[in-house]
Amino acid sequence: MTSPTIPGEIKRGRPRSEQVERAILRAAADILAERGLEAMTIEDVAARAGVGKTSIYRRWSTKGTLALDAFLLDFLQSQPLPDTGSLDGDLVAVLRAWVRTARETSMGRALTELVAQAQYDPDLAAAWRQRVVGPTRAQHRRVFERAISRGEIPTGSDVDVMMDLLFGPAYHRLLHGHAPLSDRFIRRVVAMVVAGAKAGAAVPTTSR
Amino acid sequence: MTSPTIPGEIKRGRPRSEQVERAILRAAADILAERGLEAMTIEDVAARAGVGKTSIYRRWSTKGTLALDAFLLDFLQSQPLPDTGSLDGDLVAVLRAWVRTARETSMGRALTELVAQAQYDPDLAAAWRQRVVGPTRAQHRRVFERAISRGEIPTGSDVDVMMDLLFGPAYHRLLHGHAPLSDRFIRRVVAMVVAGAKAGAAVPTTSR
Amino acid sequence: MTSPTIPGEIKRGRPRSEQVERAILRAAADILAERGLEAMTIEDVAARAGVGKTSIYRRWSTKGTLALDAFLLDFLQSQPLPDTGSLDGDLVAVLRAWVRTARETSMGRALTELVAQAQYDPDLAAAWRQRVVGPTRAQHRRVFERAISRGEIPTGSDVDVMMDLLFGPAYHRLLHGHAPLSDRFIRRVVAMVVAGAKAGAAVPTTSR
Amino acid sequence: MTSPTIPGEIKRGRPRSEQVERAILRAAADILAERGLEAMTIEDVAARAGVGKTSIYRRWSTKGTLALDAFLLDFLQSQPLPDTGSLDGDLVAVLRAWVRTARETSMGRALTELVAQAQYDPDLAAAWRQRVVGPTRAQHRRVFERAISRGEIPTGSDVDVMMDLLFGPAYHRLLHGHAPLSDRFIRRVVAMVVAGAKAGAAVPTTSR
DNA sequence: TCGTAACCGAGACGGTACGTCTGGTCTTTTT
DNA sequence: AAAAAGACCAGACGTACCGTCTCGGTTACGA
Repeated sequence: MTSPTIPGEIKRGRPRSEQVERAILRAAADILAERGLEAMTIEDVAARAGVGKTSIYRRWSTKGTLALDAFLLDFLQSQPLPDTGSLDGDLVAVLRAWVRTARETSMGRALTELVAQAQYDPDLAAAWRQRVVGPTRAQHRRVFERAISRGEIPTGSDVDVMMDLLFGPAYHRLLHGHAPLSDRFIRRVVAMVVAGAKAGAAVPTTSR
Repeated sequence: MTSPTIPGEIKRGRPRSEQVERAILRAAADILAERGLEAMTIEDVAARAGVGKTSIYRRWSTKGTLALDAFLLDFLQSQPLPDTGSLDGDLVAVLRAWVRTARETSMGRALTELVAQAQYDPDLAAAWRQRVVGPTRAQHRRVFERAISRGEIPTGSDVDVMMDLLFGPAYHRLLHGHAPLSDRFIRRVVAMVVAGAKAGAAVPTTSR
Repeated sequence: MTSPTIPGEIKRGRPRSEQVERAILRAAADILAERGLEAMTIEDVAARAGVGKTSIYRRWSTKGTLALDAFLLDFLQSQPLPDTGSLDGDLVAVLRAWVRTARETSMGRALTELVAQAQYDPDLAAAWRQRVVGPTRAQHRRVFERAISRGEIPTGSDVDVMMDLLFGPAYHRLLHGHAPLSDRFIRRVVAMVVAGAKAGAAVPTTSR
Repeated sequence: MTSPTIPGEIKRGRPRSEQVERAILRAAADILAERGLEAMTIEDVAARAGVGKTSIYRRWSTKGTLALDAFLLDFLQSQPLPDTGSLDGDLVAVLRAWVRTARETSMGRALTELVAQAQYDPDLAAAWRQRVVGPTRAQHRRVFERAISRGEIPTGSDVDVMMDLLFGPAYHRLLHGHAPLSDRFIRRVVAMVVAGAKAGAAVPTTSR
């Protein structure tokens, strides 16, 4: 959001309506689900929300950041932090949840389109990193750290690289569409990551 | 290209000028490098190439497929098929070449933007799979198959998944920008893939 | 019209459609008659004419000049060049025709609104002088010159001032609305002008 | 002004600030002189006067009536009631004063633009007639009536028509710009009006 | 002296139209 | 028949103001 509310600032003039904000996000989310980001038009959103275009531009500078906020209404809470007792089980659970969201909900389309849009819009890219990638990775990091503290994988394993090995292939198939996001795919990716980790391939000290 | 020239067809009228085609692709490649895909406009390309818009629409149906052709002028030959004698060495060479192209040449920007555009344009997505993903993966497949025939990794390893594990993380960092495509990153990704493969994690028969 | 057609120019590309031009002028004239110049919107005109906005902007730079062309479709031919045999009779006929147009036709409203608009738009003001004031005055000048050649009024009478004395009061009442454009008013204005002219008040040599 | 202050009304609440009113009129007059009526915006005036838009709308219903009040700060007192002893001399003095105001002061622009605006805004038109045309004509009427009582022109002369003959041509040239408001023009118009009047052309009883 | 009603500045609100830009198509003349 | 040129319809863009409204706060009266 682009709200310029500085904490210690005196508030003057009519305050921005939260109701208007909600109406805009709802309309944006609906259009996003129905017709996708490219077909989503500020004019449409305004009309659907029963709102003037200015009320949108006042809050969001690009349609990408608006779409991001609409996307985030539901996305984050759809990504669980499992605790099955084993790294293997946790990673399968995490990846399955992501794949389900990407393939079976209206957020999937928004997900790919937002990543796409972020390639053109640096503001959106920064917001995406901060508001989606950051929180998600923080959550996944805990999964790996629990495995380390359980002794499942070596201390000093490069968690960042392992997270990229987990989600990179999934995004890869989602964005390129060259192969399916099957459950077998999920299981094999996890198996590879866990095997590599247990072998200590992600521990820098060993020769690298 | 979307050229509708059917091989056994009798050609009538003025034949299409190859010079026009080259001028269009050159103009498109230049604009792509200078200002990116989003700012690239059919009108711009036509003006820059000194060509009518019709001459472009006659050959390409969308700006995505035009950009793809401009991109492919140089891309494929920048991706080598190394033969260092070890899987580890080959994979590092392959990934380094890709990262160099993505980060240090004007093709890098086009690469991300084409992937982005393919999320909206099914024609481009299909062309991308067929003309970029297909050839590239065919080449990488040989690397893994050589390793199998050398006995480095088990027979029956799931090469498709291994390729996704190799390039997925790289695309992931390129597209999200949350972490750098450093050489250390490359080495660790390769180490993990090789370790996982040697451990037989990509061989389906084992329990999975 | 703002058509940039230079006579000796080579014409390239698709020529402008006369049909489009007619449709635009017709739509503009209709809206002008129904709702006036201020309520006339380029968007409305385009929609009513079934034409893109660009096709209007390509031809006219401001809505004033467009309205002027729409107005001129009919105006000039509504202003007669009478020949009753006396200056008095001719002037009454001229003024009556103008008053009828101003008060009883849809052009009346356009007339006042165009004069109004010309106060803000220098292009329109210039066009108005050249395309309305010029031709009209040329016609009226003939009336006075015939009176001079008949010997009704002195040679050397200042025709320009006399024309202003004839039409000035009429525009005055039309624009300010402080008194009616009655037939009695017309007759008295003409009587005053003719009396003054016969008295030689418009001949500069006499003392002035 | 559109102040709804009914005399016998009980006044409750905070009274309107005269200082606010002055600030608004000053800002309006300045903008009017600098950029004209069309460019004058309620938002601009409010910003310049350091005042909320509501404080303007509370006092004036349209920008035309606001501009009229700003115009009237100075206009009326710039129009003198001369007494040279002859009709000819008085009329020349009156007309010269008007022409000077129209051509050499910042009120000139406002004058034409207000007449223009009044063509669209009936409230402004009514106010213009009542607050500008009325007082001005009342003053000029005295000039003619003095000439009648001196015996310069016949009793029963149609003063209204004569005033239109005097100012009509002047407004005509000002608004259409087809000819200059020169001093020679002023003298000839006055000469014609006086000659016509003396010849009794404005006396209805004679045949008309 | 205290309430209350109308004022005040600020700025958000739903709208409308602006003039520009681009998309993809169509219509000319020229090659 | 293909080419360059450029007109065509369509419609979104982001901006500017409109006239209204809602805030927090001020001012002066009259109960």
